[in-house]
Amino acid sequence: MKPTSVNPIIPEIFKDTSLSEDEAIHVFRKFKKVLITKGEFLLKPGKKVTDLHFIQQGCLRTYAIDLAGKEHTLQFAIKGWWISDYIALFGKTRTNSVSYIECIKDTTLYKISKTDFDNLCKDIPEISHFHIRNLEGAFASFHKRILENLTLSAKERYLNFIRAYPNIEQNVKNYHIASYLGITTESLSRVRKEIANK
Amino acid sequence: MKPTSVNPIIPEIFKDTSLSEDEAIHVFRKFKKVLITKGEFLLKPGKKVTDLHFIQQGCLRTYAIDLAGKEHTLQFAIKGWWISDYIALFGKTRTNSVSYIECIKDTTLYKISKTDFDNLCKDIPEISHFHIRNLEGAFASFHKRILENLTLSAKERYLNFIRAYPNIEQNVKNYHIASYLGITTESLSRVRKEIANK
DNA sequence: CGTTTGCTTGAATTCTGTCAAAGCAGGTGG
DNA sequence: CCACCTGCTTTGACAGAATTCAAGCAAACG
Repeated sequence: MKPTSVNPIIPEIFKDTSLSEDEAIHVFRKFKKVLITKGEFLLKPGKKVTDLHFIQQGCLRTYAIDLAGKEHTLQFAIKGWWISDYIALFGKTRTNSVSYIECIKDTTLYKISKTDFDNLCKDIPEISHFHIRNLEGAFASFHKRILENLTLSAKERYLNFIRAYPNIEQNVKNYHIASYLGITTESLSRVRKEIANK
Repeated sequence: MKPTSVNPIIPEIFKDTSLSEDEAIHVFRKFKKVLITKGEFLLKPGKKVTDLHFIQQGCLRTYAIDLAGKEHTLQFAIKGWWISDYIALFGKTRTNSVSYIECIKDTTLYKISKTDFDNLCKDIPEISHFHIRNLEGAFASFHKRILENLTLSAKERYLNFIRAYPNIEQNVKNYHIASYLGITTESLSRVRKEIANK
């Protein structure tokens, strides 16, 4: 798509996807701009999940709380990423949300309903292929994450994390990272100390 | 697709997908039937990964070996599932395989190259949408697995596993399951004992 | 300034992994 | 048909690692 598009956000959302001006306008109509500030929630458990969210600017995280009351971070999302409760939105058995999506830095995002997105995929092959590329990439990342969780120590996982998300560190708290890595904040603190002492 | 199709395997592979007779024939030509027996490998680390595999009958698993020489099972796959090294095949940075795909029960499968599959997606929207449905479902499953790994104890994860894969147990060894759950065979043995004593 | 929030530290505890050995199949060959 | 492998699971004792609980500290914030 040419940079002369009337909807500058569309080429940003659908990177490497060529849409006609008409298509871009049609697609743009399905999105809704949302501003959300630090500390607010995009989603809470028990709610019906209907939307996908593209982050133009900011930072959020998805987490769940277990029976013991502990938080577990499923994913972080920054500029250029999509976020939702994918277990509820993509799962074969449609359930309500099991997760919180918390804004951890003032954020501008564009949301679209899954229904509208599905229709765009049906109507516009380029959108289909875009979605496939994204899903395949995300699928590979999650395989990798599971493999790393199985094979690496807490220390190695932490080092991987700060290497993979070098820019995220300013926004997220250490206890967010700990709950993402599957360890306690105390353990993470000790790991960090160990790394610093070298 | 009507059951009168000349290629009975195609409706089995592309479930809930309506293809014309011509399309089905075109699609069928891209697949290659493979027979593989227990103990053989579909893939080993360091190899170039090019294919997707649809399992018509049988059972396989994907695993990796860490620096300490321990196996870690990434996924099992049975009748009706697809298997590959998705980290290598779908990852943004194209790398060679990091995993073994081992046949743990005599298997009949149909393979197709990723290139051919991509072309089918481009040519036949129905295939695109099929692929999206599959990826979305698989993506949700992996989110769920990560969340369960973070929130549940080894015992609960094991109970979930045998509930989720009731038919798999005849084929897979306990040490396969242990390496899937991220615990040692000894720990799994103790968990099983605990469960039996109730 | 006082309070809150997040990070660190220490000591006790619990859990899981490690190592070594024994038990228990199922399969093979004598 | 039996004895012997071989591969897998179980068990116990021990060591090590991570969690828990409790306290202290520093920076941020109203």
